[in-house]
Amino acid sequence: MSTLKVYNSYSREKEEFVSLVPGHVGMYVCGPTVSGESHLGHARPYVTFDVIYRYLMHLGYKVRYVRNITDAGHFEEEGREAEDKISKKAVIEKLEPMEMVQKYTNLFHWAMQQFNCLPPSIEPTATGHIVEQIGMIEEIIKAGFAYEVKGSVYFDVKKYAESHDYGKLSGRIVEDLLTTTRELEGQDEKQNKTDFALWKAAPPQHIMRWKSPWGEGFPGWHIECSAMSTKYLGKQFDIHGGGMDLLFPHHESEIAQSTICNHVAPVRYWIHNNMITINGRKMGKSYNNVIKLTELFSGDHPILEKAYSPMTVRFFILQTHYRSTLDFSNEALQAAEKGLKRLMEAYEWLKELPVSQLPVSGDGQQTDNELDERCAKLIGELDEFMNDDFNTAKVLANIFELVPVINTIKDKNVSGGGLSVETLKLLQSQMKLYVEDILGLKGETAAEGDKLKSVMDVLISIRKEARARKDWATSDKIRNQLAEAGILLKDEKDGNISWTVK
RNA sequence: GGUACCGUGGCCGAGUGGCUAGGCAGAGGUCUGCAAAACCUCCUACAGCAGUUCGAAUCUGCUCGGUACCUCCA
Repeated sequence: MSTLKVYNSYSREKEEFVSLVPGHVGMYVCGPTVSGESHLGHARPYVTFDVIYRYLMHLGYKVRYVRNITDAGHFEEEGREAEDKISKKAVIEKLEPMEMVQKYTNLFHWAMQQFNCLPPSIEPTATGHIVEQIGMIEEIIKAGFAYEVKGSVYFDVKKYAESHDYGKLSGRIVEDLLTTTRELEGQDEKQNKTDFALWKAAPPQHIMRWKSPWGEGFPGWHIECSAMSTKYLGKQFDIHGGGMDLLFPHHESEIAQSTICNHVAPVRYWIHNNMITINGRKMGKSYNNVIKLTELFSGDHPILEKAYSPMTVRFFILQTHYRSTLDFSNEALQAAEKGLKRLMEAYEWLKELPVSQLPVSGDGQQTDNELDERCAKLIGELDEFMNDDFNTAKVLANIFELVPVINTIKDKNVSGGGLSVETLKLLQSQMKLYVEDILGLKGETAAEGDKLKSVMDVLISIRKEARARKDWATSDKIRNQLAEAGILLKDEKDGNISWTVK
């Protein structure tokens, strides 16, 4: 079997993945800022890293997956009036800051559950780690790479760059940054434009504030991730993930902070997902094209022609490689919806097939060798594709090639449908592994109540009787009226009747 | 302005030198009381120009077009 290769944003190359501690992986992913509702764009990293998390576990690693909750807020515009994003909106909404934090944290967790994302091993909050952040800042000052001005502390990027390669991750040149960074007001506290805040003095109206050696204030944006990743994963850990837009300045600054404190590069593999765009533009507040997840699920947004289910969105995201941009459109989502439905119907049928009761090959079974080999090949390639930088798009392409094979077995009502029992068993087990365990897809109508099921059994049996005596009027009446109620009946080839809730 | 990246058939999207990606839509067919579904077949593209090569969507150069980051951002 091939070995796992991941694209490392730091080296800009695919590298063989070797964990620091054999059998274990430490993974840190930048989590949400809980000052508002999550939108479609936020779904991408969480789905992407959920699949990576699942796949690493499948490979046998014991993974510690840390994803933070940013509940302390940062400044809206660094250098200008430092305003805590969270406290600012809290005033508008007339909420206690922590009440709002709780509300959006709950909403975020709900959304993650909808997407069938596994919870991380540890989900630390920024406000819960003020002590660690202050400790780290003190160390950076002691090392001579930060300075205090009027109760605020800044990281000295220029000095750091003299002995370290600040800008390597994001492809930036410090000299250029020094000259081209935009002119912002109130930069006078900083020695250089490139410096970033580790701690900001809180103005009097600021609600969220903590005592520190430099007076009352709040932590800078980047320090929380450095503090929490170090605490839970160590001075050096395997994977750090997040959206590409976090490369600069967030992750670049994280490297600088952690390197000064821990004397080692903090991260071995940087993994960044690309953006979701709408009409070719990145989804973001400044573009006014944000679709919140609640709107996406309800269809209540001018851009949306209809509601899209969480699994449709998850599937939509996984059809594209995580490092490509993914363009949202109603057409694309509806295509994903239909494709997913076809996939899941075939898969759920296969899951119930009593493969283990079938006789082994050679017992009068006709095996189509060509088909058998093709299937075995398609199945075998799945690991290769995942090992090649988590290529879920290719995995899904192969799975879709297996769908007609499954449906043929179903239609012909043949035990093996030309496949050897060995291949059939492999097909069943690998489809479960990939569809459910690794890609994390699940049927959305599976959770129908037992009572509905028994009602449907009655209706279906009546309809079968009507059909047997060619009473098409009764037969059609049952089907049509159920269709109006949103339940679709399908007459299968073998005389069975299946149903799905629309 | 600086730095990256991208431009694939009606739509979405894999794919880094030669071999059908895949999904959705569309056309034809099989099956079926009808319908739906399913299955089979077809539609075979790579922004433009020039170059490297036996051979390029894939490498090089230029042109055009687009996006992202440089400020909070997934």
